[in-house]
Parts: sequence; structure tokens; C-alpha cells
Amino acid sequence: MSRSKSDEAQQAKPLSRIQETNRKAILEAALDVFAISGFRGATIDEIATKAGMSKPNLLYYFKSKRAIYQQVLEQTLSDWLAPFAELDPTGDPVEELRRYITAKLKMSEKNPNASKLFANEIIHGAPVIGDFLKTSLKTLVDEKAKVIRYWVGEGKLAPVDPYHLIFMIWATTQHYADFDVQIRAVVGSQAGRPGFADQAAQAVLTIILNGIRPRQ
Amino acid sequence: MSRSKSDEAQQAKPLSRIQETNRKAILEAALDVFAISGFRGATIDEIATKAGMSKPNLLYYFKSKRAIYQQVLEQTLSDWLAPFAELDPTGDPVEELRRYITAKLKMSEKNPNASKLFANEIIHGAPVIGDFLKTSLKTLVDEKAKVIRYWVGEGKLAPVDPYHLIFMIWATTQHYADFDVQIRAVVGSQAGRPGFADQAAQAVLTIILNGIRPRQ
DNA sequence: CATCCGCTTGACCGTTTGGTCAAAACAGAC
DNA sequence: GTCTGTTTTGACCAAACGGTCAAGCGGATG
Repeated sequence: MSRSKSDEAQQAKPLSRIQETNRKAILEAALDVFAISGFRGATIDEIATKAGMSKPNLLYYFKSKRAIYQQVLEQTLSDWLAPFAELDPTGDPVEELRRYITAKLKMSEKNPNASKLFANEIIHGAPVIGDFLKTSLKTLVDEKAKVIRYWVGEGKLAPVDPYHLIFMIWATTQHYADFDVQIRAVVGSQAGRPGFADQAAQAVLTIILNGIRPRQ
Repeated sequence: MSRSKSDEAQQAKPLSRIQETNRKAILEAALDVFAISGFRGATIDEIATKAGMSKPNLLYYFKSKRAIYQQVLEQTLSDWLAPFAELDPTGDPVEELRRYITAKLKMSEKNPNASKLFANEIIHGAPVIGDFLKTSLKTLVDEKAKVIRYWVGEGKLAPVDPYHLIFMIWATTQHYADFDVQIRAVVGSQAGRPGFADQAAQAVLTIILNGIRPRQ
């Protein structure tokens, strides 16, 4: 992942202090706005106001709405996939998956907007990260699927299709971020209480881990 | 659910043949467009064109974009929840849940746009169906949670929080509709093959049902 | 043929919004 | 203070879009 000199839109010029803080403020504001309103629903004006500057000023730092979106999406993606990449073939399968699921749930709790941003992009057909999904992500998933298949072969996991197991983990963990409004509506005031996230984690871990633990 | 005479926006006037077909065409087109583009992203023009009529003509049948959205959302919701309401307390728990999950997966496969429409609405904060979630849906879920808790009490299911089990089933089944683009990107050409949906169903059922089957 | 009424449409309007631009404000170097 | 490059902004533009309206169309009824 070395940054070649022809890396698009990234001149060697070092960012000034003021540029750095402003770009950061914009990206943070953009994450919130894009997550809640989607790409089409978000307006540059709203992002600018939330970032504490005027619209033309924002466009001085990013040349278009799409450019902001792309940047914040890319930045989010690597954070998002980091714990997945860390699944360790030499570790204990159940423990490895427990760690991964726990990490993912914690991320959904701490930064639900990142999850919503991603969900929005996918639901709308992944116009921006479609290529990434078909190349980098696919490669990564294929690799981890092999690991899971190996674990199954060793008898350390019940026989289960690795891809669908991965999808299931993604679905379940992200659900708590993407559908938080529905969850809050259904369980009422309980959702705010401090223990709720732990309770969710315990339930999810119980079902999935029991579901894939080898039985004899 | 009897339709009172003061039922909003629903006069007693019977719909003519042409009205019926046109309204149906509009709602079908609207489902597609809203699911892919979201509420803000969808345009009346696109819906009208897809329904085979002009924009003013569409607005002759529905008084606003929001009215179409509301209608198609409501219509979708009842279909969507029907199999959930049919969970039978007197049946065998594992078989009941198998039936429910299978039905839900089939719906996601047959009508992914309905799922995407719903997902979009929730992610954006459920501005239209927020009240419904907090009243009707909550009541229904509370009721079914009691059923699951009863099953657990009878020793017919492993001890598991009913709400989180329900969320997990929703998350997993809807994932195959909402995130189909990502799934297709990751598994490649396999996703198109006829057996893929069955394979997914088998994996999901295996994990969840093994996860909640009583162990001793 | 004339009338009526449900259906359809082209033309139009006001608002929102992404994006531009030229000029002003500012900051630092000398 | 002056000069130079960076940052900020008010004013503006063109396109897209939701929605309106008055006029046209067409088939059933008399």
C-alpha cells in the first residue's frame, strides 16, 4: 500500500496546520450528515455549517460533494475492516471469532454513523466502492474463508459455509448500528441503559458461537 | 383493523378499473425507485416514466411524492410482518423458527426491494413509520418475545434473550436483500447460480438453530 | 351530434442546491 | 509598512426538482 507519486489527488505538498484542522472538521461533519441523510439527501451547506464554515470555504478544501463523500468513505472502510484482517489462523477458532464479533459490536456502538454510511452506500448499489468490493474486499474475504474452512477441516468448528458465516457476523453486528432506531423503538427505554450493549453482545455471541461449536 | 368512515384520505368512492391499474403501476414503480435511490434521491419523474405515464398524470393519482412513499411503505410493511405474526406458541419451537426464517429468506430473495425500502427508512431515522414502530410493532414483538421466553422456560430452547434472537433473525435474513451488491461482489459469479439461495438458507438455519437448540 | 366527465399533458413556477468567481480579509516574511 | 500567498466570503448562476394549472383528449350517455 505504498503511496506512489502519481497517487491521484494527493500532491506531495504538506498540509498546513489550518488545512489539517479544517479538513478534519469537514470529514467529521460529513460523516454525520451523510450517515443520516445519505449522499443525495446531504447538502454541502449543512456539512459546512456543522464544520463551522461557509459553503464556498468548504469547497476550497474539497472540490465537490462527491470528493468529500469518497474521502470519508475510504477513511471509514479501513478502520472497519481492520479487526477482520486480524483473524488469526493459529489461534483458537471460537476465541478468535469471539474477539472479532466483540470488536465489531463495540465499533457499532461507538461509531454507528460509520456503519450507516457504509450501509447506505451498499444499499444504493455501491456506486463509489463497488470496485473495492470486487477486488480488495473479495481477496480479503476469500483469504479468511480459507482460514475458516481450515478450522472446520481440523474439526475445531462445526461444518459450516465460511462465506455465510462471515455474512452472518456482518449482518448481526451492523444491525445494531444501522437499525438502532428500530431497536430503540421496540425495546423502549431499556436501549439507553448502560448494560444493554453487553446484553446484546452476550446474546449474539451465545447463539453464533454455540451455532458453530463442533458437536459430537 | 376495520376501516372507519373517517379513515384518512380514503373516501368511500370505489376505484375505477383504470384507476386501479394505474395506482398499482405507480406503486410498483415507486417501490423500485425508492428502494434504489431512497426518498430524497428518487424523483417523481423517474417513477412516472417507469410507470408509463407523465409526471402530472402521476400527481393526479397521488397528491405528493410523500403520499406515494407512505402508501408503498405501509403496503410493504404488512406483507413483511405477516410470517412473524404466525409464529405459533403451540408448535415445536425449532420448527416454528425454521419456518419463519425460511419464509423471511424467501421474501428477501423474491422481493429485495421491499427490504431495501424498509432499511432505508429506518437508517434515515424512520421519519414516516417511527410511530408505527413504537406502537404496533413493539406490541407484536413483545408478544412474540413472551412466546420465545415461554419456550425457553419449558426447556425447549437454550436460554437466550428473545429480543436479541428476533433482531438476529431480522438482521441475517434482511442482509441478503439489503447487501446483495456486496454479497455478489464478494462471492462472484456463484451468487447468480440457482442453488445459492438454498445454500445461504441452509447455513443460516444451521447456525441459528444449533445456536438455540437446548444443550445438556 | 352534443354534452359531460374522468383522464392526460405541455408549459410553467418557485425553491433548493451544487458549484463558480472575484474580491476582501488575513497571515507571515522582509 | 509593504508585499505575497493563503484563507474566507457574499453574490451569483444553471440545473434539477416538486408541484400547479389551464387546456386538451376520449369514451360513455343522451
